[in-house]
Amino acid sequence: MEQFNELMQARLTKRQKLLERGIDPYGGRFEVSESVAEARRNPTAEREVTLAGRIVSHRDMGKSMFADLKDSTGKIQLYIQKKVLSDEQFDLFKHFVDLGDIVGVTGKLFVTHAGELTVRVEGGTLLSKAVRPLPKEWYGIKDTETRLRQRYLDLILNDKVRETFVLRSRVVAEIRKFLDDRGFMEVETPMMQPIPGGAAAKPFQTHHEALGIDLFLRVAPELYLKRLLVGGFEKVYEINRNFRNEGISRRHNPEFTMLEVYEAYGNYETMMDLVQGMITSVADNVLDRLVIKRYDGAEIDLTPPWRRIRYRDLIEERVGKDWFTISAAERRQRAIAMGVEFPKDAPDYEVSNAVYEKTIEPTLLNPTFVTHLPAELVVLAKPSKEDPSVVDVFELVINGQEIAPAYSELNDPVIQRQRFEAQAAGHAEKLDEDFLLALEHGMPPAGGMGVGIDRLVMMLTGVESIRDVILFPQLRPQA
RNA sequence: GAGACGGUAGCUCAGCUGGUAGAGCAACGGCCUUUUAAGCCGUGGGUCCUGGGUUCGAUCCCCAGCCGUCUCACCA
Repeated sequence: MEQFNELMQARLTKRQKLLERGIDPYGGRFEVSESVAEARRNPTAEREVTLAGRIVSHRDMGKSMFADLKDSTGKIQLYIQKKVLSDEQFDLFKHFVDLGDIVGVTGKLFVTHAGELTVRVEGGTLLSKAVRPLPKEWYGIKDTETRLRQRYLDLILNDKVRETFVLRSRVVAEIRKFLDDRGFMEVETPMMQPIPGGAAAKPFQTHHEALGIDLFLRVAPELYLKRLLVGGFEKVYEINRNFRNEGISRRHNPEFTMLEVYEAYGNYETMMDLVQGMITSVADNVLDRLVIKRYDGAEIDLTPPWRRIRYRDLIEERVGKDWFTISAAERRQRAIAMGVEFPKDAPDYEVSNAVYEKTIEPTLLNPTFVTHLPAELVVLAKPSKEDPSVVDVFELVINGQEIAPAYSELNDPVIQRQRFEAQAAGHAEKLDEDFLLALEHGMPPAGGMGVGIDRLVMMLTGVESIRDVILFPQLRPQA
């Protein structure tokens, strides 16, 4: 049971009194002449403007008062004078408009002695009476839980947060534009899949009543996008959510946004050019710069060309030229000595990979294409012609995180079936026969790539947590 | 899943060795017509996360739980 506290009661009383006076405290259509930002861009003295927004602070001086009005584009000061307004209107502002209320005002622009562009209010309307108090803007809200559970308050009070999400939207728009300009077509493929494929992550399960079947929220769109390559769409992409039923951390949210791109007749190298062009162009157009300052002061330089290095070479460079010539037992010992942990029964390639993931990847701040990973690590990629123990792939690492993996996609249906069978380890029901059927009809050789949009935005905005770039990150429901 | 830390007014926080709570801002009532983190005077506002325990007495100590933050684990 919600206790109506005193603060709320005072506001509810005001709401009631307004209704009794025949004033609707919740307004209706209100036509503004411009946004706050537009008003600021044309600060001609005595120009009349009509603006709408939320009152985020106010300073009552008796027969006059100042208030700050905030809309989606910015903030502007209002000057409300008794001598300018009718008694009724002045009374409305003085006694009925509170912090957090949404109002519409008309008045003329002027600049105060303190140099602040201000609207001398000549008339106003209450458009929404907030019956809960808004924290005073200066103090804001800091409690992470409140910020996330009541993101709207976070957005009202914390400009940085608002800017991050505006920027995210522009990043996604730029990515679409970049791909559309190059002849890629955006498509949508199933979120609910009978067999979750394209990644080895744990899926969420659901049930379709009418069909009487279990379905899984997708962990990746890959296998459906490849069906489209079979179908003759040669350049396709999808920007949409993936769902993985795994831990939540600074870098993981159960649902996250992924861009997947496929280009027929391309390979992992054409994907390198594409992603390098795409990310630098996005940074250039959205941020207007290629060097990004991170939350901890570290810098990320996106200036191309980006470093390309083979997985083996990178490991040798970092942990010793002899890493791959010593015995597997010695590798284990050295890895343990470095403080790297892995399961006791981990195969040799996983020991090296643990060393890569724990000690090398986090140090790669500037963009690095790590290429030619061991075939065991990647089941959907083509083996390399000169060395079949590795695959034609890259992992693009920026900001110490994997931002984009890309492959020369495996299109031999016989090898693909073998890899799936090895992976399914006897669980025939996990084999996506429908996908294999499509591959058997012939898929063109292709380059394919996934780009983690959340992590890309984290990198571009220099924030520390994935929750800073997802509007409503997953939280435990409130008790 | 494990560990560390935390949960006190609408917001931001303080609260000693155990004696049933404080500040600033916000709110309410005053004064003040170019202020801007406005100021001054006054008033009201608390399930100190929840439940047990110890104690004459618990916001404080102990136990359990809930929730959160961080780290680790999991994570193509």
